[in-house]
Amino acid sequence: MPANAAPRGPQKGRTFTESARRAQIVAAAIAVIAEHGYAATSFTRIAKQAGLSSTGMISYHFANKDDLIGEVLTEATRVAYEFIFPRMAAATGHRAKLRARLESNMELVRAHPGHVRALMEIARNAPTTPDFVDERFGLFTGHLRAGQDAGKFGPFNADAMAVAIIGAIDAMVIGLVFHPEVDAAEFGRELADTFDRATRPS
Amino acid sequence: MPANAAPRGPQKGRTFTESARRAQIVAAAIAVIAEHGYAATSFTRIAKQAGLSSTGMISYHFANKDDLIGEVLTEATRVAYEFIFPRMAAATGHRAKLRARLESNMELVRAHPGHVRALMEIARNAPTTPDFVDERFGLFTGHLRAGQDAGKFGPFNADAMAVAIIGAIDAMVIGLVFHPEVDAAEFGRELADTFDRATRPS
Amino acid sequence: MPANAAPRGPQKGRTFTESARRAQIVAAAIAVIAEHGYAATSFTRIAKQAGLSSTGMISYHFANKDDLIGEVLTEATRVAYEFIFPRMAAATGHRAKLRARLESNMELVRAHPGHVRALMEIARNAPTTPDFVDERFGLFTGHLRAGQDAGKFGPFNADAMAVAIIGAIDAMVIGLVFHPEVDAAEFGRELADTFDRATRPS
Amino acid sequence: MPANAAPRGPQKGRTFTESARRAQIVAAAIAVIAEHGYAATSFTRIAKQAGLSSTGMISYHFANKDDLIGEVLTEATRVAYEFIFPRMAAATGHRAKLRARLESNMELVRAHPGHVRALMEIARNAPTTPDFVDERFGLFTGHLRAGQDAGKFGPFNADAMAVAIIGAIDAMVIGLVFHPEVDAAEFGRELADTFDRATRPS
DNA sequence: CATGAATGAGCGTTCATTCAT
DNA sequence: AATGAATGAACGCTCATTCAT
Repeated sequence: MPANAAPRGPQKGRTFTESARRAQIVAAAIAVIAEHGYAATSFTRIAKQAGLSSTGMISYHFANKDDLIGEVLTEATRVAYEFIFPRMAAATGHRAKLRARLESNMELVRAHPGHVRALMEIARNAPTTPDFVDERFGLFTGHLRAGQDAGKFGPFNADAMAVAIIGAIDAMVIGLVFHPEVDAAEFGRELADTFDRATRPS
Repeated sequence: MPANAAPRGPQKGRTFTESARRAQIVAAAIAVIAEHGYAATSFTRIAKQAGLSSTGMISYHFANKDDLIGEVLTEATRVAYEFIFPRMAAATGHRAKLRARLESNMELVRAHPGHVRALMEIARNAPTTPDFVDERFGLFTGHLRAGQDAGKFGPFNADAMAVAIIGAIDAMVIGLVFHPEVDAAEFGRELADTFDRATRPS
Repeated sequence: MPANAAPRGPQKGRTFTESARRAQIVAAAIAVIAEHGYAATSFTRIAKQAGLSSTGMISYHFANKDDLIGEVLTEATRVAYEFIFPRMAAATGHRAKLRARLESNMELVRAHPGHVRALMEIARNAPTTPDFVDERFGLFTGHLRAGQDAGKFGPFNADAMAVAIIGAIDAMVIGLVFHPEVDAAEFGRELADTFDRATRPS
Repeated sequence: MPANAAPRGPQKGRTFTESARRAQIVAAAIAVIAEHGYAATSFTRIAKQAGLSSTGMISYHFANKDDLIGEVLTEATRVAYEFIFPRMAAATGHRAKLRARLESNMELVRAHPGHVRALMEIARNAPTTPDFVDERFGLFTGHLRAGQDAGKFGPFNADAMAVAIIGAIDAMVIGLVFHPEVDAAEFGRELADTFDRATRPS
């Protein structure tokens, strides 16, 4: 049983309509968060965006606000993963993969601005730190340490470097979101260059 | 002198008690923001933290919530500035100053955790982006370009680098705040090393 | 259909219970305004009068205070119109119609004291002057000018006369409301006589 | 001892400064009421208008809000009386005096708009009906009955006529206040003509 | 499966008034 | 004679959540 099950909705399997409704609500939530920010996102606004007549509908399909936000996070993360993963997979070697990670992340901002904005908003404002934050940290430290073991990266503290990279990614993502005129690909390359130099073996 | 004055309190000069009360409320607000986050910070909570009997008290001393938050920002910024500035001033050269900036910022987290956390919370969640965000960006790009002109930094895009540095600083600050067991000085040095390599002339 | 809809209640059509609740709240509001005056009318008092547990209930059914007051105005105006209109329609000629208007208005005070008092209170105290105030002025000046053109009224300034008539009506209405012992029909006739003489052609 | 004495201020006689302060506050209150309306008139606004640093000052000199409003009423009534009385006194006969009363009242609107506006605002919005309302009613019925006894007025119901006249006056005053472009003298003559015809003996 | 209705705590803010100094 | 500080109730309004139907 998933942790985020609706209390009165179907407990185990979801029917087709049930899933469709949830998806519809999640999409509306992403749109609202992207447009108005996390703080200004209420069930009322989401219901309006989704064309629902009452907020009761949302509470019926999601156990509570955290449940809905979790689902939004899952969906947005999925979209991001599906964009970034193949680009990383196509690159060879630890250094190239890191570069692919950073560059594709910046391209993602232009490809799916709503999902990215929602992801950022939730990561920064949600009361409980979502799991994907730690997950992402683990992925980066793993990659960095593996590269160090392979002699491709220098002898830096991998935890500190992971934090720096993640922070830089997020800050640049936000910058790009709020400045649509900036060349995302160029800034992506700059970011990749920056950490390419920073992680280079001496 | 701030433009925002208390609605019924003394308009021009502040009496001793007035200033003391304001300081007390600002301190309480910092504590609440640091502990519960910006979104969960209400006049009710601040009043309770400050030992005041009602929220009317706060409204008496501050024109509105923005006024109070502005004062919190001023105070927290002041503390941060007074900590970081002398350490930067003591360093010589563009590279050393950048290093001093990064290292002292991490030390600041341990010296004034509440102020730092409050600063982060407000910067990320406040409805109106506070001035110091843009200010900080301008300071970094200025420093980086000056260093480039002096031949001390490489030919990177200064805007992109500034975003990366600021993002890395903030992410690490938050990481340190939530992980008191981490050696802030060490992480500060790692961060400084990271951007020392990243900005090195080729 | 009114432009102002409840924020979370049904947007387009109203269900039966919805309409019933709105009517109940409007009735309670009329009662409160009539008894305590516009300035002392709060959601809290209206909720108490209506037997509702909280003011949130009112906000659920009405977008805001203006929306509720607007509905009260609509209802009270409707009652007044339905009382006065047939009596005017039954009269023949400009002079007789004016008399019917004045007399029936005074009878209305005894038939629907609450609605009349509420109407007066809102007209005088509401932040935004309701449309019906200007509307009434227009109706009177129109009637007076038409009568002058037909040679039934004298050559007075129709605007000034309309103001005088409306002011006299309202003052007498209030007087009757606060003095239930007064014979409304007699005062209505006196008022009609007064303006019959005042508007007579020389 | 006057009914409206300050609780801690001088009980019997007023010192010079005391009286000056009261007058200053009353003047400020008139200005505020005239500009913002009764409902939007608070001690805070009055204090600001008067250049006082706190509302405590007002509470010190006046027992409560009613006390202050009463004083405002007294002052505004005095001004109105001093304007209207000599003009009535200069007229001879009941009919001429009535005409002088109505015409001078309209001229008063242009001569002392602030005082008139304050008077109207208080009369309509104050929680307790001020004495001067009944007083004015008494003056009118007295004059009308005296004129009837002298055979100068017709056999109308004096109470009803007084109500009509007072209502017409107030409505026209308000109209003039909100429409500065209207010729007050002309409308005053029209109003006088209206009630001259209405009160004429048959 | 879905809904409309209701709930009640909480929000920031304003207010007239009190009172020690 | 005056003041700055404090009070606490009340305001309109929003919110996530509940629940009978």
